Amino acid sequence: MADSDPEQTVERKRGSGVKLVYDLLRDEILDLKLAPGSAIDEVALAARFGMSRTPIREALVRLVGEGLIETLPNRSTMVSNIDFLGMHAYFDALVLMYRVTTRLAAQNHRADDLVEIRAHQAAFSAAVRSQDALAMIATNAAFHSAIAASGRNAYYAGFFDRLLGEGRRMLRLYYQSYEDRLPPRFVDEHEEIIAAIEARDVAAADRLGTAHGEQIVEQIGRLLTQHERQDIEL
Amino acid sequence: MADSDPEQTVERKRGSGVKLVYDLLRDEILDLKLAPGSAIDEVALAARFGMSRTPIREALVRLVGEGLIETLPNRSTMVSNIDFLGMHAYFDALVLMYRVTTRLAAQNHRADDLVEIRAHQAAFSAAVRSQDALAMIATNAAFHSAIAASGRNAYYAGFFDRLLGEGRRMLRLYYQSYEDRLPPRFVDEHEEIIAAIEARDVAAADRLGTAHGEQIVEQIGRLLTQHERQDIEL
DNA sequence: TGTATTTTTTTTGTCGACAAGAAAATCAGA
DNA sequence: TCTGATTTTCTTGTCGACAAAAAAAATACA
Repeated sequence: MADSDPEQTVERKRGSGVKLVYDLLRDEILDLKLAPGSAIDEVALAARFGMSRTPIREALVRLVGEGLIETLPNRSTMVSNIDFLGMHAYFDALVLMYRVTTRLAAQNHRADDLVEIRAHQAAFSAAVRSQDALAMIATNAAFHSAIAASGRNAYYAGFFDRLLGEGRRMLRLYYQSYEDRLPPRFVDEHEEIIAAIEARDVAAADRLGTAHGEQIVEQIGRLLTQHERQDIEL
Repeated sequence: MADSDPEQTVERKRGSGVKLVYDLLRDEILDLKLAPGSAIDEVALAARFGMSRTPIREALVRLVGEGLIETLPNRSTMVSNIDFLGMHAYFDALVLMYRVTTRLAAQNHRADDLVEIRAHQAAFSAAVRSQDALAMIATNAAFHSAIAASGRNAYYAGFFDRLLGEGRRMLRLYYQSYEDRLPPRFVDEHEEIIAAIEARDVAAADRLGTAHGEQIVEQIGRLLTQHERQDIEL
């Protein structure tokens, strides 16, 4: 491990340290640069970022709150393992949130929400064209997160964001299943969703959001040996 | 303010301090013993609990993560205000979670889950009989939380628990609206829900969970001047 | 050689102290 | 008396150091 990586030896603004560490660590975990189960050393991080253990610790506490890292009392701090057993539960929740947030967006969105949503869709489309799986995950999440925000329900939006974040690692598996073959269908589906939202067609948004989410479940279902779906029939 | 309240001057086990402070502070916030908007003083807490600011700080960071307290950079830490504007959003989410968790419980519960659920129901029934609003809120939350847990979806259960916690302050308003008149109807509805779960009648559980939740919305709707409901039609 | 016990090492949890930022208080000048 | 600058105060953010807990290593003994 190269400790010739001072990262940031410059003067930082008071209070910016925790956010710096938190953001970077979170990204490294979600992008699997830090493997699930790998140990986290506070002093190493402190040295790496050129700061005391205190702000490092605060960042870690926050990450624990999000379930991204786990701590055994007095012993070891490690990156949380991916819960493959709870995978179907995860995708159940994800599909429902896809659906609910899309639906609410059709009801409550404002005009300027659409320009932001379209911007994210453009970024997603670009990621698909360039076959960049990591970028696809990120931009897809941003797209749906923007839709959720336009639905004006902070509780759904917060839960959804959390799911998208926590699932970034699982979603890699999903995107890997497409390997080199790109799914341009998703780009089209996003366009349909945007149209339904703009037309304030709640029923269509509901249907499209559900279908969009269920595609993921089906694809994952092909990956997992057995897979119990639980539909919320509408 | 009486600083003749050493609370705990005894030797504590290493690592137990944060949990102590976290639990107590959380309860005090949710029970409105600490008023929304009131300031939180780290040094005062440190003195009160007879410990350094470090563990206090960690507990506060955790509470910030749950949205129960807010911090202005470099200045003041305070109990979060209740978001009355987002109230309809809150109850929308709550109703949906009532429904989804009850439904899943009917599908996935195990035999021993029922004894725990029934125990919580007994406690709730007792709280209703003794007209203890605070106990009613707590036992009702525990009842539904147990149902959610028996549904075997950690994501829904976690989100639901968070809603129940965050809403404990709002729910007070709801229970206050019944003032002295007790709602024994809720006890009966709980019984029906238990029966539906035990019979694994998913449709009935779905219907009962929804209806149970919507009662709250209607009651709150009588309290709020205007109130936009958004149904997820089934 | 294998096992129980002691010692060392490693990592976390806690502490007291200090510095930075921002608000409150004080002061100066008209 | 009012207004703007300056000082003080108060709270937070960060630091380095130390103690406790647990694992790892070393040792003793059969």
